[in-house]
Amino acid sequence: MGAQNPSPGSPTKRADARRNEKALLDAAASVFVTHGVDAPVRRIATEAGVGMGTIYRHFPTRADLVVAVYRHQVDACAEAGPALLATASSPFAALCRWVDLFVEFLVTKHGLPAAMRDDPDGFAALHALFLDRLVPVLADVLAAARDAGEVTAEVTAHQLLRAVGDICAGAERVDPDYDARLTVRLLLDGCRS
Amino acid sequence: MGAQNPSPGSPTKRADARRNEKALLDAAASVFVTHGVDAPVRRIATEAGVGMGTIYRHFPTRADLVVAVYRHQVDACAEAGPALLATASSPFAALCRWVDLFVEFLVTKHGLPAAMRDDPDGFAALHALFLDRLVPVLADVLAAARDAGEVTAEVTAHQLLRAVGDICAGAERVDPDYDARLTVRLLLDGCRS
DNA sequence: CGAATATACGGAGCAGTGTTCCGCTTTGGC
DNA sequence: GCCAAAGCGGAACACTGCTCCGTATATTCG
Repeated sequence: MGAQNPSPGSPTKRADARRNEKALLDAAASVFVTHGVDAPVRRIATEAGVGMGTIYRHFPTRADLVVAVYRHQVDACAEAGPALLATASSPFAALCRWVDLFVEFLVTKHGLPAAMRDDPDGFAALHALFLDRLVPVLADVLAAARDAGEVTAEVTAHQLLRAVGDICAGAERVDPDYDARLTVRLLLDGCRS
Repeated sequence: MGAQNPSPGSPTKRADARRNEKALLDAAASVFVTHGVDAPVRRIATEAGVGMGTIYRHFPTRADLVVAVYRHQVDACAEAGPALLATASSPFAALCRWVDLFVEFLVTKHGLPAAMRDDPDGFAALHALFLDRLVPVLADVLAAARDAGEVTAEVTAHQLLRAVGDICAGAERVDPDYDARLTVRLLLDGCRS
């Protein structure tokens, strides 16, 4: 969204505003880990030592806060794509490893996939981030695997990414008899045949 | 009026209690269709013309109401299994068709898969219903396909059922670029190889 | 340095949930 | 018709997300 540039029209932010924004990001990251991304807004505000008004002024929607907290992790995931393609034993192996990476990211964010699934409008910013950063990377890996003849199914990167996201959304419940990674693996296998 | 029908489970309920229970079931079925299974409890109570106390007395948890409303549909899905095995061109074809049936059931229940996914404890009764009625059926179909050499992947009926459920849970959001049935199809394809 | 002003803060308050509790009503055996 | 028990209704409570506005403070300017 809006990168803050000290341009003539937009004066610099007040020091306390900057400080509070940082405190909110730290508090949110901490609370997200301990209580999931669905944690009450009040709790995050309290943790950061600010009032309700402050949190909503800095992050009008919960998704804005979530995006701010996780953006760099999404970037890291996106940037790993080309490296995997270069080092893996085959494009399909790279595809599997990259998807693994994505799964790892998702399942460690308690409630994030479910939240995105349940409130797509509210999390439009996060969806956009995923679409902008991850879909192109996955599309490249997928295309490489297809060129190598390892993938024949007619499936788009978008479709695949969302399928994996949905599977992970359901995998947050602990259940010794269910393994989301196996499901994902079967799905990938289904793409070759 | 002496004991009407001392059927097991309902010793002798008062007439108004029986009437209200039926009204609640009808109202819930109607509201679930129009507003999803997450519809406010108040709305269902109002629709049925009863008070808050009444709904909670008859159905202590929302899941109890959901189970009561959908039980016969789950039964129908379960009973379709053997018939499909007998008529389909191959066990794998029967597997695909049965899963299709299950998908059809899920996606027409706005919010049901997601609700089950998000509140597993509250919906324990529904999970139990699924496990009791559907897993054995799917296990039979799966075993038949395996015996025919059409399925080689080591996947349990439970795992497969839940995977499909999770995929459908994410498919409720309308999105022209995403097709849950294709994802399910790829997953099934991944089970042969 | 001190005042003026825009900026930002805090939290009370509103609205919408689920859930409980208890006084009142209705039912059905006598 | 009487009356205990079964059942009912909805007010009330707890907990959410989110908004609004009086107050406090950082920054600027004389």
